[in-house]
Amino acid sequence: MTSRIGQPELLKEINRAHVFEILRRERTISRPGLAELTSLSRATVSLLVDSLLQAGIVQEAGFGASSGGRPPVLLEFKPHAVHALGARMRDYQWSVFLTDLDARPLDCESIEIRGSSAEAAADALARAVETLLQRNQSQRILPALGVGSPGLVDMRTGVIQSATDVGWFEVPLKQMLESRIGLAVYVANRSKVGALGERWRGAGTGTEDLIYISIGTGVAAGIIHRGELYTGINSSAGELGHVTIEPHGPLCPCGNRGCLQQLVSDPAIAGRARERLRRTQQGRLFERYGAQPEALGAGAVFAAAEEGDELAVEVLDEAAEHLAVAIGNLVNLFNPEMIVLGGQSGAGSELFAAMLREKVRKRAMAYAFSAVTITTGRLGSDAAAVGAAVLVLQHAPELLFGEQPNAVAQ
Amino acid sequence: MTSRIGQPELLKEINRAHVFEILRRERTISRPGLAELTSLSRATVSLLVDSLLQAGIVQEAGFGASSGGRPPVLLEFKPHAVHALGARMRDYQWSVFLTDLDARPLDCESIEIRGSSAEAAADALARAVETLLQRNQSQRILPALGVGSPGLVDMRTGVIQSATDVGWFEVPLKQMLESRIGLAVYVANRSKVGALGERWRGAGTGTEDLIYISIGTGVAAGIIHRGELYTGINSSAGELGHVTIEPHGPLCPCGNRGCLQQLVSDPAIAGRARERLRRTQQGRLFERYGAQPEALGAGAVFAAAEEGDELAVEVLDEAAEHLAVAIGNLVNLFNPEMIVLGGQSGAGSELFAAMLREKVRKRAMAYAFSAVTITTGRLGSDAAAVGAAVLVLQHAPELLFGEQPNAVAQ
DNA sequence: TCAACTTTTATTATAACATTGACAAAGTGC
DNA sequence: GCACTTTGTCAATGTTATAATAAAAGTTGA
Repeated sequence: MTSRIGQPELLKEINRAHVFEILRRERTISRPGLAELTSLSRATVSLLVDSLLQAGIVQEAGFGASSGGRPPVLLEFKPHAVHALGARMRDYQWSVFLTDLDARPLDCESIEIRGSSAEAAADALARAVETLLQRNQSQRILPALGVGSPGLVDMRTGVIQSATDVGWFEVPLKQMLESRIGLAVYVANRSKVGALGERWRGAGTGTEDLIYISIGTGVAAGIIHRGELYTGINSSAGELGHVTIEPHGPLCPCGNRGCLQQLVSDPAIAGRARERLRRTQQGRLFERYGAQPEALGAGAVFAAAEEGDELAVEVLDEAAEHLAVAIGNLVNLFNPEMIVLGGQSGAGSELFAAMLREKVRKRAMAYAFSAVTITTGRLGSDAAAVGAAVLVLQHAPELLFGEQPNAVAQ
Repeated sequence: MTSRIGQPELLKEINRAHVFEILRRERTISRPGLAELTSLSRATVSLLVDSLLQAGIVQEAGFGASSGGRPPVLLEFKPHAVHALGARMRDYQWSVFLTDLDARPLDCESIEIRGSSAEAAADALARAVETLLQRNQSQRILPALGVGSPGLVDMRTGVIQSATDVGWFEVPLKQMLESRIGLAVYVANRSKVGALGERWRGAGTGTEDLIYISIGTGVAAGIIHRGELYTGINSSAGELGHVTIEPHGPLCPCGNRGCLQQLVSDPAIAGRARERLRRTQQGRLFERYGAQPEALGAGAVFAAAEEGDELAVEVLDEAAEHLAVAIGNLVNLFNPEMIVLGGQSGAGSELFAAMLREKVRKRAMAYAFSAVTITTGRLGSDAAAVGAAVLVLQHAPELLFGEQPNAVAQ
């Protein structure tokens, strides 16, 4: 945590990153255009652009329109010049994405984890990365891997403190992976990287303060503040699933009562729906699942609600009521610009978002609510893997222009 | 929000601020000592120290012990070299503090506001500042005023969006004050600056991630993340008072149900105590307030609980139960290093903090809870005014070494 | 006591960076 | 065709940090 000291190269780093960001955003722009947007001199911009040209990240592309003098040379951002790796784990399966500099997925390799040990998971991931690298030998790839892992992850050390659903405790995943593959590894919780993904390529592009909520087996949030992940002192900020919604509600394995996760999550939603099925004994869902209620999952409830099934809508309305309490609290406490809803089975649907908007309006303070947009994720289940690649892309300038510029794998 | 560009002076600014911070923390240190702590070269440190000597912020003070060679010249931080102004409003009264560079209060001027209009408040504050400046003519004072105001304040514009308890809406306080006194004005919400105060001079010294909770007429939180105020997109982050604790609880003027503020606040605590007095008709509190229950305030409840009064303890236990839900949520969501309790009437007492610790332990996740210290504020009602001065002190380097170094009032 | 060694301080030279101003190149517009 | 504008680059300049050096001031040990 030693804040960077002011050495002369720091200036170049800051300015180059600035120029890089603008190029990525604007896609094509002239040197004078960059000078104006950065408020750097034209000479400085020329120098910085030279290093970007050298790195192959931009290229000259014809001339722009003259504004009464010599027409400017246009510079074009080359997103495919360098690629990044991001991996996500779900249901004992890794998916590793290869993305371009915009975090756009280009290739993907998935692999099942044999066994439930962390060793097996690390082995599998190493193999998948290996395969993906083999298949893309011709590409320049940043020598790092971002990982979206389940559980509580200490981002500084890359140690998984606990991931209850897979039964891992104190797993030094970063270290395990770095010794298997020759890449720097950045590990973070799935929901946290999901937030990064939606911010870079999804619903939150252009937003600096957003909260991503992922609903699946559990519920968790990834918080982005001023464009950066909000981690807290322990990297455990954003544990939305264990926020208390009903102080006297049902007991949670965590020891608390009335945790959001016990009320709103795929199992909770499916459970409520099954319960109602037993009581009402009618409707479309009953026709399909009455015989084998255990087959009814949250996905089916969301799907039925989309088709107007009354029971399903009621179940979701109830869930939305609880979730709205939590989101209202988030709005009051974090005052975000945007809330992005994501999830595997339908929690990221517009139907659900619309329900939530109305209910959150009643819960949150008007002033904070007026500033927030509640919307659905655009990346679906890719959010985490894309975001994992973003963990790498955030370090792109260092990796590209750092001490050993030859460290880029190829 | 235009992020600073990398010009050569930026380096000096960064490094000087770094040296300044270390001097403030260490009080007395040699040049080589600074060089080691900053990892700057000795030559650079000498240059930077020269500018601090010139500004009068440090002075040479004898020699240190030799470690086998020429003994070093010791440098001493001079907290009284320059002073800062911070004001806080409460109960239609301003208190303006003059503090040193450590935010330690040296002088204070209080003034009642005649009438309830914002104009009257601005006039009164301008007069109080004037008086304080007159009385301290011989001092160097930074040409700025920090203000801790009630209500929702947009920190960028200095406009009070709404302060319901004093009936202000859309009040451009920053502008009103700047036109009355010739100083730059920084405005923020009372609880937010309270957090700054406790971090600089109170319970949170040395902490980078803390949440200050102030309990009075209402409840609000000030959040500090990586040493800086967390404001949110609208400067309205930290509205803890309107977090939902009981989804079906009592209606709040804000429109929501079960807001924390309706359950835990001075009026709520006093109200619950009065209610119980009517029912039980006995005990020490009844002896004193049975005849005129309307005279019973929250302060009396806290005082009685300290003396072991059963009824008072029960009332506070109930309040703590509710507050623990909110604090547990804060711990899960923000994962702070410390939570500081403050309040006018006893919410910042060790008795109450002890109650909360036990209850929060049951609510929050173990991993996040293990990282947090729940403690009482050390500044009491001074927290906000001290923190308001901190708003100025945060800008001290710019104010001292900025474009017009002569702008310092004297 | 004196010489060898250390540490501190100041000074000078050097390197990295951004800016300025000049100037040629390449257009526009009357 | 000529005056004017914009663009791209280069050399000169100023700022900052660092490295090297020398002088100053003390310690240590024979």
